[in-house]
Amino acid sequence: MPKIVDHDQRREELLTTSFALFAQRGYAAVTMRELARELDVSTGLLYYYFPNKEALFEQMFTLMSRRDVSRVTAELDATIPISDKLSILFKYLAKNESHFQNLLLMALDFHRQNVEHGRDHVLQDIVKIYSDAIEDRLNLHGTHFGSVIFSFLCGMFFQRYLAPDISSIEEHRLLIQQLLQGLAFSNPPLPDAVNHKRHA
Amino acid sequence: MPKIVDHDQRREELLTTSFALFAQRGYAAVTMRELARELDVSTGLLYYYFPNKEALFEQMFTLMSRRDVSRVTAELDATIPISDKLSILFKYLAKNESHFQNLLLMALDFHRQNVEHGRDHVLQDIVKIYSDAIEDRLNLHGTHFGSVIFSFLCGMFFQRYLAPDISSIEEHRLLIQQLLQGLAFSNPPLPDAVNHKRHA
Amino acid sequence: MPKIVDHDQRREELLTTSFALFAQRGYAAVTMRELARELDVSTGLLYYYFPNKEALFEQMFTLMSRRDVSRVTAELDATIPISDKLSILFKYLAKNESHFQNLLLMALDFHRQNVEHGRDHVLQDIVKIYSDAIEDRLNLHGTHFGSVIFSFLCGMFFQRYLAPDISSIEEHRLLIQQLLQGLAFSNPPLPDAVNHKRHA
Amino acid sequence: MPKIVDHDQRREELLTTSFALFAQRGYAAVTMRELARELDVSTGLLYYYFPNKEALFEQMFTLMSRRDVSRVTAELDATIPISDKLSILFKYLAKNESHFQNLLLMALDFHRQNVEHGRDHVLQDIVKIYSDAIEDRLNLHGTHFGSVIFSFLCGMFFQRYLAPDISSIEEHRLLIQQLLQGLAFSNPPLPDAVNHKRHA
DNA sequence: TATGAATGAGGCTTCATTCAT
DNA sequence: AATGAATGAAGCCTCATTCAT
Repeated sequence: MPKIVDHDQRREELLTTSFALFAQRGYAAVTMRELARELDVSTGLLYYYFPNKEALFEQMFTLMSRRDVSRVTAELDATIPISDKLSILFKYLAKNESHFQNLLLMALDFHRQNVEHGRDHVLQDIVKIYSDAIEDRLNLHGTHFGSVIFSFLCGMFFQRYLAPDISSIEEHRLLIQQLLQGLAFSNPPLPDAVNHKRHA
Repeated sequence: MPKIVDHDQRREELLTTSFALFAQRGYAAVTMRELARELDVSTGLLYYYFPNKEALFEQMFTLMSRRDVSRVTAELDATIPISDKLSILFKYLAKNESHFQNLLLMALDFHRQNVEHGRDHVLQDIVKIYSDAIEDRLNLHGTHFGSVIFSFLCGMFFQRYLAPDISSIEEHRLLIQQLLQGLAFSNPPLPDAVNHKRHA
Repeated sequence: MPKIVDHDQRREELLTTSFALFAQRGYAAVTMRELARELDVSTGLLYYYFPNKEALFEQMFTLMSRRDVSRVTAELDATIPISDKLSILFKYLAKNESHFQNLLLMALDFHRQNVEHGRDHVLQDIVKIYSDAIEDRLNLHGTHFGSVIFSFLCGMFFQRYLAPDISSIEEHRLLIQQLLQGLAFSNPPLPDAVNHKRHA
Repeated sequence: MPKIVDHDQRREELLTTSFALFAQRGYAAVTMRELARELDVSTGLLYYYFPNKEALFEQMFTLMSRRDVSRVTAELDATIPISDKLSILFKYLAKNESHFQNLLLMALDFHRQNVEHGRDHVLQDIVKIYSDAIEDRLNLHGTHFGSVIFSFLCGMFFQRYLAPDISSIEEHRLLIQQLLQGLAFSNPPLPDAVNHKRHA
């Protein structure tokens, strides 16, 4: 009888614990030895569960991204009145700001690693999932604005990562709110495709 | 004195030529030997002009960023009617999209390199310069929205870097336009500091 | 006692199946994990039956060599007329050429492994057995030429392994035939040292 | 002014010095660190002159082989009477036996390394060069026996590597002599296939 | 100024072997 | 008997940096 270990479960456990280190230091700066030490295993074990550093990182990133999407969308439960959603969302984003910044950085690391290998569909998928979730939860069905608002949130995390003192999360929230109200009031319904430009 | 001029001139020349390679491949992926080969000099010479790789990269990034700000603001000459500025800006951004994406990536590389060394004021400065320029050129004086719109533009480049097919630059422009119009129509002038949320 | 038989039988079974892999890829290139997978057992089991990789390989090589000698000598049954033996032998060698080449390579691997451990008598024995068998089957009793012809056959396999297109097996056979005829007919007695039994 | 070093010359110097270690221990057993230590340089330098271990080994082998062919053929100067050549050759082979054995072993290492990479023409060439040289120096022009005798010599080295006490170099020489005399005297021409051009 | 040979610490990875079950 | 997770020493290789010229 072998030691009873569910292979996949153990793998995910390793990935989950890896996240912190990669997030903190970036893909390139984390060495396998260091990672092993952090996980309290041998370097050999890492290669028992993963073919190489790149694959480990990718699996970790994919796993964490998917988990995150679930968490965020759960936060914006469909029953919450639309008017409260924005502040709930931003409260959540503010509380986990550095986590999202890490995710962002890792997405870039991931992309650099993968453009050459043609495995970038993973990121496409994740961006799509987030964008759709935003459209769904903020009642923007069919507007294509989900992805644009997603851009905006990414930009916010990005800028505040580089220069945290230039603008606040609250300021970003206000602008989005402004925008959504504008969209809502526009009397003539938004034209298909993109729409806009209504004004009385 | 003339010596110094020559020296600095040569230094800037090397930095300018370095940009392409760093932009294309990222800080970590570029080796000093490769860089030297690209610049058609010896590795030894690089260390004659720069104390190390990090410093070279930082000088290059700073130089290129400053040049870029000038170029962008020049594009939005003060004499252009405000109504045209947005489309001119976006036309310019679209034309140089991959350049700005590279700049973004290099900013991150730069930041990672420098948080530990307390030299991150460089980035703060650059973000500030861009944000102010936006406020100035888009008539948003005193709103603090310049940095938020800067976020938005960063986010756009960022998202389109990761997943170019999810949303277009045009869609981003439309949303910004929408937003600016909303801001303009809001009857009671925006309160100082951050302001807003007035009317109905 | 029955236990022992089972144990040994299983051991030989594992060794026999191991041969193919080692022959194909060489001692160094075969990993224990790979071997285990091929044998459809766990790595742990290999270490239950053999103290280490080296021992496993040695046992395998010894077993297979002995089996082979039997097979070759059987091929040259004593009842076959001497004039036919050579062509029968070469037909056999030609048919199993790559097998013999593998054996040759493994002999070298084996030797490299064992010179340092003083266990090289195994190879001495095997060479002796082959040489004697040749002398016996080709009527060269007492000439010491058995080992020389063995050299020649090894050389043939060796050269054709490195450069198969330079010379054919048939060409080698013809030279041996020529040689044997020469020995049989040589009127002037061979000088001492080698000599013997050439009869008027 | 750079340190004056002829790149190719230095490369060959490193290769030449490498030979001893590889010959003694075999490709797989020599580590780059060990090799560097032996050559009294850093590991980094090895990778400055050679892209990797495999390439280093291959270049070394090719260089040494070519040098060797020259040396052997020089030994059998065309002016030496044919009757003496065999004993001169064998005296030379005997004196450098372990060197040739090493070359043989390295040829096998080389081959294993290269079959998969389709670079095995190198060995073909070397075998051909040796075979042709033998035919030329032993007056066997047009017989195709050069390569067969080359086989024989390889076999001799091979067998005496594995089991030095079974047969002597002298015994091998006698058999070759016998064979050559047979070829010279054989009145009835050899059957087609092999044939050719001796008899008055 | 300029070269490029030389260094060596350290990165990723492999693999024989052990051990808890 | 048998499993396969786990270990860790050691291999190949990279690359920022230095230094003799």
